[in-house]
Amino acid sequence: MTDRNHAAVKPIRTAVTDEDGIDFAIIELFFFAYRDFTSDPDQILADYGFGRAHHRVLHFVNRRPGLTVAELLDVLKITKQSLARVLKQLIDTDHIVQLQGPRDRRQRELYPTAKGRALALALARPQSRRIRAALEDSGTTERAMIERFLEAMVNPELRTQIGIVPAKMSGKSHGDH
Amino acid sequence: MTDRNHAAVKPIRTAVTDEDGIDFAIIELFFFAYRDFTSDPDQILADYGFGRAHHRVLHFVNRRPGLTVAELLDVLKITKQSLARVLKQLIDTDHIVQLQGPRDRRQRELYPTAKGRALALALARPQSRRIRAALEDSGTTERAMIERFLEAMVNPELRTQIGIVPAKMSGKSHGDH
DNA sequence: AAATTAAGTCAGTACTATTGACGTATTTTC
DNA sequence: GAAAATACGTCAATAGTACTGACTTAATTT
Repeated sequence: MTDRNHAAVKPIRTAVTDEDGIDFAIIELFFFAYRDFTSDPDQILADYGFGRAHHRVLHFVNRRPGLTVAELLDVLKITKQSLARVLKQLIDTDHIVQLQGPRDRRQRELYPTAKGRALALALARPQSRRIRAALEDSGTTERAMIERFLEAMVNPELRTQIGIVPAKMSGKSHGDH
Repeated sequence: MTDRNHAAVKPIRTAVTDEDGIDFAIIELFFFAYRDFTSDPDQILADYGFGRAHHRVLHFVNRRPGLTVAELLDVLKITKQSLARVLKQLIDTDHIVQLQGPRDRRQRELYPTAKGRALALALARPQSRRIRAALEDSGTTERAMIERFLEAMVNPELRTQIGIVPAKMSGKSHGDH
């Protein structure tokens, strides 16, 4: 297959659309939306020498103070080795502290410090502002709809990871940790 | 294990919620939703030895056949060097072909081949299925709402990148704002 | 002819992620 | 109490995706 003048490499000049029963419109919108959504905190993180991974760890430690390393790995769906470097940096810079588990002393419960809480809020602020702007003319119904849609986009078996923090709704809280 | 008993490193045991006026609920949902949304094609891509970057290139070349390298860089917001490796692989594997620009022969217009079109569709299929499932009980209004929300999440100055492909909106142009 | 532009390439670096292996402390099991 | 399992940390090696900067080639514009 060295010859490149075959039919196989003939250019297709028509664009894909939703013709094929595929929802390209929303696929593309989701990409753009997420790209810009994450660009907000990225700029703040750069000042700290942190990356997106630090943000995610910081977010979940603030959302679920006291969660263990194993639980964090489960939520982020990354490996221990990937987490190690990031977590170490956050601990060394006093954004996160580890406490020995009270029940099981092998475990390390992760808590944010005041500094870590402040950074988490600073990172979330522009994202929240963006969301608020996007929901500007929307009522409670519309907001609930967006939440329902996003939740439905999550794998069903992983949906337990969401409802962990109360303050939301849906009586599906089954007393975590 | 030096002195870590300062006030600055005292653990905060309460979780952040939407108390601080920050929309953690949607921030978190958006993270989970996008994580799982991209995990679908990731598994297919692995079979080809491709990554997420290949997917994005393939997607936009299929959505906008004939776009130039410069245009693609603008849409993806990455550098030429980052694109180079990925694009080369897609060309070498006959998923994408380059044609000399008719007006300006310095330009390289990018087109999908039949093979590239097929892969793009295969990658989009599970994502589209997920979206359809998430919108299962939803009507046109709800769908339009989601689209409007996602579009509003995109930076205004970059919103031009979206409406490029017609074939979707029938009569609704940009009449109002 | 000179400057600019589009694209490709080379070298070097950083971040995030991976797998595999191993060490240490602690808990559980027998 | 010894052995096995668990939670965590760490070392080494690798990959994918991104970055900056510098340079080349070809084509267009001035």
